[in-house]
Amino acid sequence: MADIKLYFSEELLSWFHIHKRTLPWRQNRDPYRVWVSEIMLQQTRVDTVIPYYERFMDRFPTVTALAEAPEAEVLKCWEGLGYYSRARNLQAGAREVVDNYNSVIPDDADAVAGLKGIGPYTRGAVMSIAFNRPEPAVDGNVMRVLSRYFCLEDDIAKPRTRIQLEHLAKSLIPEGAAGDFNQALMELGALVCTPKSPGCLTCPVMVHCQGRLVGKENVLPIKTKAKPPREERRLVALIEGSGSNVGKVLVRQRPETGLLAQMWELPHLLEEEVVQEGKAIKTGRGRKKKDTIIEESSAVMGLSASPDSGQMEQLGRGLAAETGLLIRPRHRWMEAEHIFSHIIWKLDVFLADFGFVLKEKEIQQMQYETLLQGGLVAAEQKAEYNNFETAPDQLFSGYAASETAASVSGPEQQEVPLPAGYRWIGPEDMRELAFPNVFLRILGNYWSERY
DNA sequence: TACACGTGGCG
DNA sequence: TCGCCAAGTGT
Repeated sequence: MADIKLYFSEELLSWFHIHKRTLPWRQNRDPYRVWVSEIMLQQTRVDTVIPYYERFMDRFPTVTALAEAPEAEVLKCWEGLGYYSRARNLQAGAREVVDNYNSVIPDDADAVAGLKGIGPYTRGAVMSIAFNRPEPAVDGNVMRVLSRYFCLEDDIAKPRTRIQLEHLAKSLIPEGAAGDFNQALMELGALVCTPKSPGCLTCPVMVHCQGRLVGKENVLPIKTKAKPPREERRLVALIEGSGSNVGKVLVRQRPETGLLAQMWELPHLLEEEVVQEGKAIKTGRGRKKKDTIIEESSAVMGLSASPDSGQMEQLGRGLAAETGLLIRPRHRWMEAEHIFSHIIWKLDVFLADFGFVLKEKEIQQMQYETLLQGGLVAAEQKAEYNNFETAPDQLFSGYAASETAASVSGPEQQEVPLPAGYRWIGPEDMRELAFPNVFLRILGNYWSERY
């Protein structure tokens, strides 16, 4: 056993010296650079990380720079990378280093482990790569490589297995070469001992690989399957501004915690299921899965005749209840799908007009009459309009299509105070605000179609 | 322990 | 097409 372990460590290290890739975070051992790279690489491929890493280090070259930056800027730099709490935790960690360690990342495993966003793996990676301390850094690669080489059949999805493998990995670290050895282990997993069809024939430790000797290189490691993601159909409002907000759309910032925390998005809500005769039926129509733009022609039909009217009403009512604002979905515009690890979003995106809120009931009535007289509300849409009269809080909306707003006499349209977190933005504002990819795609479609 | 937490690439 | 999975952490 001792022979097999010694062989493994020595051969692997030799192999690494020859085959290690040139990567941006391997320019030097600056603990900050190592730290940032390790956070970005969590659950994320090398090729995906590289451009983000370059940009990030360019913008935040030091712990101090990161600590002092506005959080929104950090998030924007992370836009598209996913797992956004990593970015917030990283910055929180940077601030801890500035506040508690005189802006120097401590050469101390316990101190490093205490930083936000640093768990067992990252602690080991930073301590070994940056400080060459003999700490194990066990990630998915390492668990796979060790499971195969030592023919271990424990479920690597279980935390206990990771802890056992940490002890094993630590015992393999050659004297004075912790950083290189840990990286070699991961490099082998990434380049040779891959999840599917491992390249055993080019593997530097093949001859003593216990898993392969038993013919189990393709069944190891053992890993229980993850639960399949649940499906959510969501109604999205692409609300177009009028008056002083012409050319802009209404967006909002997500809550501080949870899914896509603090990212910006289009207003949307979970579609409620309609129950009919004992079985649940979605109000939406079955459609294609990927992003699909709905042609304008299909949307011009009368609202009451539209099969989408149920969804549009739900969207209008739901947003009114949530925000106090009234919007008027006009027609289904596109569909999009977004797959998280635990949720699948099926999005129905509706173009919508913004209805400004008036306070006095008489004014509401007067305005409504004005709109009717002006022929601005088609007869067939009247029923739809009336739906708004029973909206929560008895709010009633003037029809805020730009030409309508301009023609309404009597009480001036007031600047409607937006609820906290809501904002009108144009394309140029996308440079500052961080959006998750789904909404980047939708808004990208929108701006490109419009201009 | 189990789940929340993004996104893209690949066979 | 689709399931798997990638340098995990926090709760």
